[in-house]
Amino acid sequence: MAGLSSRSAVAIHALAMLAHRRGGPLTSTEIADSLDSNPVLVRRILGHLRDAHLIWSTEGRGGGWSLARSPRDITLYDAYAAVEEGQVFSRHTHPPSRACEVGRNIGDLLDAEFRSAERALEEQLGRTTIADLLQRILASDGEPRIH
Amino acid sequence: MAGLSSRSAVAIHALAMLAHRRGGPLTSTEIADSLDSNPVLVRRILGHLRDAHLIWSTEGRGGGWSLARSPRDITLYDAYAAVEEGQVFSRHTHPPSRACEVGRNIGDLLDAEFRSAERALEEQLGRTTIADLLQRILASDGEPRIH
DNA sequence: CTGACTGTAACTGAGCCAGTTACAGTTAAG
DNA sequence: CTTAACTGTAACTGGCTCAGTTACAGTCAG
Repeated sequence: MAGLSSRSAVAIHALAMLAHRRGGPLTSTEIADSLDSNPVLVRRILGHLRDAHLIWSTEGRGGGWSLARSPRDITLYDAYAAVEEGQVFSRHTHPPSRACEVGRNIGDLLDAEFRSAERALEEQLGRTTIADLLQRILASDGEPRIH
Repeated sequence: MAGLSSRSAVAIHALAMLAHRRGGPLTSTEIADSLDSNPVLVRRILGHLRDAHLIWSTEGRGGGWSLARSPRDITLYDAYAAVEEGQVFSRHTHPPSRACEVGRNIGDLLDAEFRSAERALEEQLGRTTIADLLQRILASDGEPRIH
C-alpha cells in the first residue's frame, strides 16, 4: 500500500515533459493525455509547482505551462516538497500516558528519529535532477523521435 | 498530513516498554494504557511484530507479550518493516501514455528513484536500536522510578 | 469452573485521494 | 466584439485506509 499520494509522480512526470519541450509551453490537457489523467487534476498539481516557483503559467488562448528554471536546477526533492504536504510518519493520535516512564518521554525522541529518517529520504531525492532524469528517459528510448 | 500509518509509532513504543520490563511479559491492556489506546489495536500490531519474530506471546491467564531478542538486536527499521506494508510512494494509477516519449519510459526510472529514496529512509531507521532509544528515554526522565 | 488473557472477525466514522462536472476569468485570433 | 482555447477553482463523488470499538471463540492458571 502507498503512504504518500501519487502527486509526486505526476509532478515529476510533468516537469520531465516540460524539460523535454525545451522552453515551449504545454497545456494541462497535453500533460494529462500523457499521464492518462485529467486536466483539472494536472492543473491542481502544477499550481503547487508554480507556487514553489518551479514553473509559470499564462492564461487564455495559447497559454500553458513552462519551466521557470533550468532542469539542472530542479531536483526530485523540489517536486516532492512542492506537492506533498506534511510528514511521512504519523504519530499517536492521543498523547501517550504521562504515568508511564516510557510513554512520558518517548514522544520527542520518536519525532526526532522519524524526522531524521525523512531527511535521509529527502536528501536522496535531492541527488537527482529533472535534467538527469530526462537524459535517462531519452537514453532508454529505443527508437527516438516517434512523437 | 501523514503518509504512513501510526502503526510504526505504536510498535516502537510497545517494544520500548517491553525492553524496559526486562524479560517479564506485558499484557495488551497494560501497553494500551500507556498508549492511551485500545487493547485490540495493540494486539493487532503486536501480532505483526510476533510474525516478524521480534516478540512472542503466551495465551491464557498470566499470559502476555515478551521480547524474543535483545533490544540491541532490534532496530526501528525492524519495527517499521514488520507493521508497514507496501511502499512510501504511490505511482500513477493508470499507466502513462505509450504515445509520449516521456510517458513511455519514465515508469521504471521513477520506480528506481523512489525505491532508492525509501532505502535511504530505511537505512536511517536501521541505525537506531530499541536499546539506544530506551537508554535515551530513561536519560531524559528527570525523576527516575515513578512507575 | 472461573477469570485473565490472546486471537480475530465485523462494523463504524472520519479523513484523504483521484477523478469529474461545472463555471468564472483571461487572452489571442478572426 | 465574438468566439474558442486556455487557466483557475469550487463542489461533489466513490473508493480506500485507518483508528477505534464491540463481540465472541479459544487458551490456560488457580
